[in-house]
Amino acid sequence: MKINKEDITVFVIDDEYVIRDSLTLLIEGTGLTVKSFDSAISFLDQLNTSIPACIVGDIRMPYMDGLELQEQLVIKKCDMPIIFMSGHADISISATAFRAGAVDFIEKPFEPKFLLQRLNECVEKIILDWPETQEKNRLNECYSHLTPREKEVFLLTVNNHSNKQAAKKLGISNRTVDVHRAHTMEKMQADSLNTLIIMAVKMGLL
Amino acid sequence: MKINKEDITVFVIDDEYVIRDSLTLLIEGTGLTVKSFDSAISFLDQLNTSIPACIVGDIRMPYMDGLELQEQLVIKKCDMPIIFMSGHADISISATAFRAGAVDFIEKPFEPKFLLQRLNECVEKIILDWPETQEKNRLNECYSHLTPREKEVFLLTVNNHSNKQAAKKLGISNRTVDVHRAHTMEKMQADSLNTLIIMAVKMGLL
DNA sequence: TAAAGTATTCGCATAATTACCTAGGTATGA
DNA sequence: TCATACCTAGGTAATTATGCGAATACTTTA
Repeated sequence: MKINKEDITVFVIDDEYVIRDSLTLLIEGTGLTVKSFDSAISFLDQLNTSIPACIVGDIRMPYMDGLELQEQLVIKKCDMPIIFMSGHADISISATAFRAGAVDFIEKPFEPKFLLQRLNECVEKIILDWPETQEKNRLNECYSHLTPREKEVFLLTVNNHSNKQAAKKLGISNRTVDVHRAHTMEKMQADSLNTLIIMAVKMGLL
Repeated sequence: MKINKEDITVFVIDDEYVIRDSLTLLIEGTGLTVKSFDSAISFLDQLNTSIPACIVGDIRMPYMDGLELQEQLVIKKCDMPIIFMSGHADISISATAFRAGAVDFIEKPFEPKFLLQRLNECVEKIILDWPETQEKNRLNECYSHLTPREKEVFLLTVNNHSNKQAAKKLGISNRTVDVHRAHTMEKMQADSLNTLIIMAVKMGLL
């Protein structure tokens, strides 16, 4: 499922309303959707991790700074790319941000064009990665609907156990394992064992 | 195949011999092996991409600077991690380096302890990733020994074709596909179809 | 040039796996 | 208590995989 620039939301987070407003105008001018927040906390409150989006935020903010925001996103398993801005440039801080996964770091003040160019690179990457991201989301959604026993069977299956071996390991009949696996494949919408294994790999289970 | 700190080489690249020598002493003191170079060019000349190593280098050097070195490594498909140092700190340059894949960026002058700590993080990651890196190398080696037909069968197999389907697609009997696949599995040292698929994923074929 | 080796191709028979139909026992919650 | 979901299992038919044997063509080497 491909997406376009128009489908991407840019979350602008800055405690200064002047910056928020001008950034919003600037970015909206390129066709992107913008939602702005005056703090990382209010942003996190409404966070929906399942839409294609990225963040443009100040690294230095009251209550919760950019690095703390990053930590929260990691905790929420949200890999939304972040572009940081900072008026108090410091290599040490920028290095920390990058090591924590920031995709870019821009010094204030900056040329509008400069930000737009960086933002565009980021957006292009989101568009490119989105199909895979979606697939992962779908797989995890399917996986969450498996019963505990089905998950056990699933893991044994993709870890190279024939149903007979799995049955022995679980102490149940091989027929029962078949049933669980059949259910698993149905729920995961896998048309074959191979597909199931590939799914497991994509979900990081292998 | 696990490795230890002692198995890792740190390539120190700096045009100032004072820095090279003091860094060498400093880093060797932690048990790591150090090889130093006065330019990126002399480093690239002797580069062996198949050993566990990382680079500690100045970003600003005559002839070839750190960013160009990074480009060269990408061209050589060498993913050796780089820690940059710079005495002329500039967020813009550090951001460029990070976006190009640098793992760290340190401002000169720095506390020896500071560098060692960052270097250690880097080394720990290398140790952690090494088994997987080795496995990838092994798989690619095995894969290169497959005959053209075997590669075809391999790709069809891991892409969810039963041997019957693959046979139809290739216009040959299903028995022949079986033979090719058996050979493939032997050459790849895969004990099952599952393993073969996992290998394909690891090699980035899926 | 002849021999050796490798790659590619199959058939047949057997073993293993999977699909499908059916169905009972056990929790958990409305 | 009834409904729902989960775990369990046997038997048979169909599909698939595997082991053994062997022919043809092309490349390399002695």
